[in-house]
Amino acid sequence: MADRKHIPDPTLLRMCTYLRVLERHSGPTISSAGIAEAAGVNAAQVRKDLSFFGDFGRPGVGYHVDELTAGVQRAMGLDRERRAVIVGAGALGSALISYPGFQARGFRIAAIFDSNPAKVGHILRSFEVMPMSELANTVASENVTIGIITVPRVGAQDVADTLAEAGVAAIVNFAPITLRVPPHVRLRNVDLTQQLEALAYYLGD
Amino acid sequence: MADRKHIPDPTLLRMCTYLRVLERHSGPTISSAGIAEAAGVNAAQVRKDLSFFGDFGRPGVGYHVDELTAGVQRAMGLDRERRAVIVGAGALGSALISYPGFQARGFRIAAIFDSNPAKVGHILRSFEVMPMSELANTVASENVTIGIITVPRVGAQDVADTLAEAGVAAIVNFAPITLRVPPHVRLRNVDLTQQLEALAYYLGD
DNA sequence: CAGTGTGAAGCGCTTCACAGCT
DNA sequence: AGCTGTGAAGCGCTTCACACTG
Repeated sequence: MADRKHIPDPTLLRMCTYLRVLERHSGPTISSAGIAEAAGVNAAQVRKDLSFFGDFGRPGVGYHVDELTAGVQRAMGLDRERRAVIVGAGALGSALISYPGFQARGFRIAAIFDSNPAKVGHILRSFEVMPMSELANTVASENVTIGIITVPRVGAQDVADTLAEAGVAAIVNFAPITLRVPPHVRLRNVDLTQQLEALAYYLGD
Repeated sequence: MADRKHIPDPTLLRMCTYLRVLERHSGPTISSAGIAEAAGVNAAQVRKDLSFFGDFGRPGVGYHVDELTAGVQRAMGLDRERRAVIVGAGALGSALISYPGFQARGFRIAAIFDSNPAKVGHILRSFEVMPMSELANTVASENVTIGIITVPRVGAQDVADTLAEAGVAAIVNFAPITLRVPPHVRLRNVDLTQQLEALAYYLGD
């Protein structure tokens, strides 16, 4: 795939919301105002966001829902299956294995790994927990492009190194630490406490 | 508490990272460059962020770690315990009950609820799953200010309404839907698939 | 002299407003 | 007339640069 043109990160994140709105919308067409209303954003924002990916709309009519959905999914690279592995068979890891939202968007969990021998071999929602020694193999043979880190903070950097070495193209990190990864590996962090902390600032005594 | 002055949302989210850097730092002082390096941001950004909360630094020296930590925690309202309830005793809810990061920042889970009678009464990591009918009681008697929604999409708006009615001041929503809440209730959304989808745009074929 | 705090510049996202299409 | 796509304006966050301080 050629390098894709830059799209603002906030736009990419909003696309996810728009797709959900389209999914739940009944009727053949929808206007930017309709999407905006359901997504809780400005209508001009919706039109500008969508225009990054192509000219999907028809003046006077709006957007054809099926056409827009397909177009956006293709433009965002969501029209094919992506394989991911989860590293960390703790509570969070086992919650993510069966998270319905991943399947629905074409992300398929290929396997789950843990460095703790006591966990290896156990069955977690139909997945057998694999030892770290198998990671590189699985990534290569199962065509895995995404690594999801759900280990505690102390082990996270090692896991990131292992994943990068194994050849994943992207890492989603749930551990509360700033990871270093090679420049060709895309990294995104999800911090579960961040939102709570930001909230605390506005809460009363 | 009086209305607090506006602080940019990105700043509030970064504070969380800074606090972790301070926690792990050994030595009595640290410079903005040191924090920036560990947090992966610009040093000027760090100084500007911190200056929103007070003048903590000393020219030529840097920041006194203990003093800064305490100052930031107090300024952000993280120096006292906050009670939260989780609604949704599924995989995600049960992962969040025991999430160590919450405790570490003063967020205490008071109880977990579920509308499914089959789940009520079961013990989840030492918490007995409570029926929804108990929610308002618990919020009032346990001084709960935060509600965390981990139910599937279809039930989320009802849960948000119930939480708002019960009097929580803030809601953290993990369900993939745009919620409507009364203006006095602070709402933050955490979307687990968003990060993966945004990633997909940059992944190859 | 090392390092903070901050005015001002820079930059990018958001919103407006309207030409143009159906 | 209704609604999109978009140039331009608006606005806020980020970065720079430096006066100032211990």
